[in-house]
Amino acid sequence: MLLPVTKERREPRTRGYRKKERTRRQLIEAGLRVLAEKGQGLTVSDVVAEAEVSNGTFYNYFTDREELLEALAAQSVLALAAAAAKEPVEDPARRFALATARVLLHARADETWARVMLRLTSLRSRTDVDMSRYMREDLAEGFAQGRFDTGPDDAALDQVAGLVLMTIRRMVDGKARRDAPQQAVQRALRALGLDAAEAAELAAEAVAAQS
Amino acid sequence: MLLPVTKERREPRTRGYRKKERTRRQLIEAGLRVLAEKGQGLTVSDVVAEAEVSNGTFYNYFTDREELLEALAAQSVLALAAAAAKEPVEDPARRFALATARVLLHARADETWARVMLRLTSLRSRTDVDMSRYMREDLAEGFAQGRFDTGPDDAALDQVAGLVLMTIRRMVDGKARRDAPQQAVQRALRALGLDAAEAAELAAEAVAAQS
DNA sequence: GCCAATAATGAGACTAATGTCAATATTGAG
DNA sequence: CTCAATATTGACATTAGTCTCATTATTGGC
Repeated sequence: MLLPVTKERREPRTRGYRKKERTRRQLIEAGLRVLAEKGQGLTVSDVVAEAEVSNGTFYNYFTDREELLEALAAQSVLALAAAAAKEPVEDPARRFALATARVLLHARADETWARVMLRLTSLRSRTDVDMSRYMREDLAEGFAQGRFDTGPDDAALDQVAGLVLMTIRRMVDGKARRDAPQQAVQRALRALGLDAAEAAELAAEAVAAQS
Repeated sequence: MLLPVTKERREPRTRGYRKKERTRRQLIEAGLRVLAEKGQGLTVSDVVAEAEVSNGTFYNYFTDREELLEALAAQSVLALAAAAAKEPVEDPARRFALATARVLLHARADETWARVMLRLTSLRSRTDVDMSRYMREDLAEGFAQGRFDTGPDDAALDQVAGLVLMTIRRMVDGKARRDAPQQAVQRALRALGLDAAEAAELAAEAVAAQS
């Protein structure tokens, strides 16, 4: 069946789509700032004040407070996934170092995101974010290739994820040394079985690789 | 100057002191359960319902919700301090293993406490709890005596505290293997520089030592 | 620029929580 | 057992938050 050859406009659909997108972005960004500041107990009132829109506008975008929280968690996970994205690097150890360094440097660069991650990771919940999901694959491959002496078992994941989270926390607190990300990557590599010299080398390289 | 020889009753002071103590304990314990369940957004209404006292009674004990949260944090820190208390053991590595094992086993035995710790450790705040405070001393001594190859620097503390917290989290989630505490202690010891064999031995011993 | 479609507004109904207090019940020393 | 001291109660005033909706303002395709 031949389709009629029309313009086939995909995007617009509605009249005010431009403003709609802008307002939604405002609400999400304001929501992230408020979540970073106040935690999951944030109020709709806080968010609309921060976003500088009226109370009623909020409910044009989210059915309730809970739906906003889900959107914020989704948004943050997206940022995490982007930061931890696999690079086309052969050696799994090097790849793991790069991903970990990128997550830590991203946390330093975007404090709001970092605070949100800490808020969402505090305890199991529907809006939880699990760092270790993004490590499992690299760990498994590194183990298979004999680069790591430990598989992607719970204890190893806990150790690395815990180290990353505590490092982020320390950075957010303003108590981290300048080289905290590099130290953390180095310790993570050692925990996975690399010897001290190689861990130091890969960590330095990984941090340096982020322009 | 001679003191008059009187009974010198220290404790009672007021009429209803017995009931007072009991009610306070009820409120604290109810508060811990609610905090474990609902987090820092807990309401006074929740707590008094859980404690089975009237709303007004709450305000005989705490000026406001915030003061309860502080009391709960203090209570939890006390339990942590007790669990992490130094044993009269010479070797700092062994002592550290014992304290860490005791904290983890305590978390397993008292799930409410474990959940509260996770809630209070999520992010810096007035009601925050910092695990690493309780490790610093052992780490410093272990390093001084050449047992650990790392001092009580931030990165080491982050690594060990992160591992302990993630392990507690996994236990609370019901996703931990039976040997999670022992694994965690072993990994912590290795992170501090002990070789694999000794770390395994000390970890096994430390976990076994808790009747 | 027009104007139908669409988004934004904010007053207000409703709900839930906080903190107060006069009245009532309980405690325990003598 | 008595009763003054003390603790408990729950109704209530207040505050804060959520969500709705009739009205007003804005958008953007033509």
